[in-house]
Amino acid sequence: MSNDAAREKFKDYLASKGLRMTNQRLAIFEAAFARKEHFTAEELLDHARAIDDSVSRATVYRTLPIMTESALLREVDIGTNLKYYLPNSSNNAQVAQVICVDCDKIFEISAPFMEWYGSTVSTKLGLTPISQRLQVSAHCDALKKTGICKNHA
Amino acid sequence: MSNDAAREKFKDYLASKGLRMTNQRLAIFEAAFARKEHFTAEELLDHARAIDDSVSRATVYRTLPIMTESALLREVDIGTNLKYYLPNSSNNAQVAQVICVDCDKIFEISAPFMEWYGSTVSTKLGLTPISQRLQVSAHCDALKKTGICKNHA
DNA sequence: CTGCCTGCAAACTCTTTGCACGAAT
DNA sequence: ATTCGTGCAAAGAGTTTGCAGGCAG
Repeated sequence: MSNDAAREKFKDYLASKGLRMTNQRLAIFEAAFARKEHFTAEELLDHARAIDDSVSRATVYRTLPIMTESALLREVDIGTNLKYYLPNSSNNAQVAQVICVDCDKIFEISAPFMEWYGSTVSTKLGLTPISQRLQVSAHCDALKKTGICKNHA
Repeated sequence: MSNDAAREKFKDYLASKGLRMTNQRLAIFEAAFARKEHFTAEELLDHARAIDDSVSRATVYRTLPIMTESALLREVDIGTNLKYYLPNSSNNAQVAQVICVDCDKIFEISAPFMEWYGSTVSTKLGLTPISQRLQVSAHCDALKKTGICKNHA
């Protein structure tokens, strides 16, 4: 999905909920979709302020749920205090994460069997699956050898 | 592993680190191993205080890492603010969780393929796997039909 | 005008930490 | 004595929220 298409989707979603497209929300959207990597709320605030310096932390925190509910962003919880976010390019959440614990880089890996697993296991328990996540924590081999984590920003 | 064996393991672990077995640590241990379900730090504090009312919140929070490092407890992060803990009966962490979002009940399901997946995927990225987790969030079917989540405590 | 939106700062939740006293070896 | 352990209360991190004013339709 192109950024233009995503922006339209955002506007449509807001309209469908009786919400308004404001300069602040637009700045947050643009900042989010300019990111190439996973980002945190605080990083998003910095980048949104570079576009519109009137954006406040509160508005970022109020806008993030709107963007995840509308599937524009995907929330990635890797078990740290911080939540990470990522523009949701596909509508398919069948993705696993590999997290380098040395530099916190997050790799996204397709894992189509996850959905099958989730529904098989849920059904046995009398439950209806909503979502599933598969995450691998790992050390960087290069770090051990050279003292430098090759994934570092 | 019986509770007696676990208690010995706890003592041995403390001794190996030059730490002491105190009444408070023992109360926390007993409270943890009397639980049948996953528990939070706060719940553990309540139960430990029922055994020894001198146990403080700080000591619980200082003891939990010791018990997880020694593999007596397993930490389960389901993406909420709260961390859950569970006595670690096996030494094998190849377990997935199915979480009922209606009542927060956590089911533990064996998933031996996780380790294979983790190492396959990590190796391709030049990483050495440390751990993996697989979690399925689901709704309770009974709740939808009868208004009561059958898993509720 | 009506009602959504905003920034600010305070509040909140869970967890960690500095401190001085207390206990074990 | 020395080292480790403790409770208390304050601090910390990340996030949420009450409020009074602002802007859109």
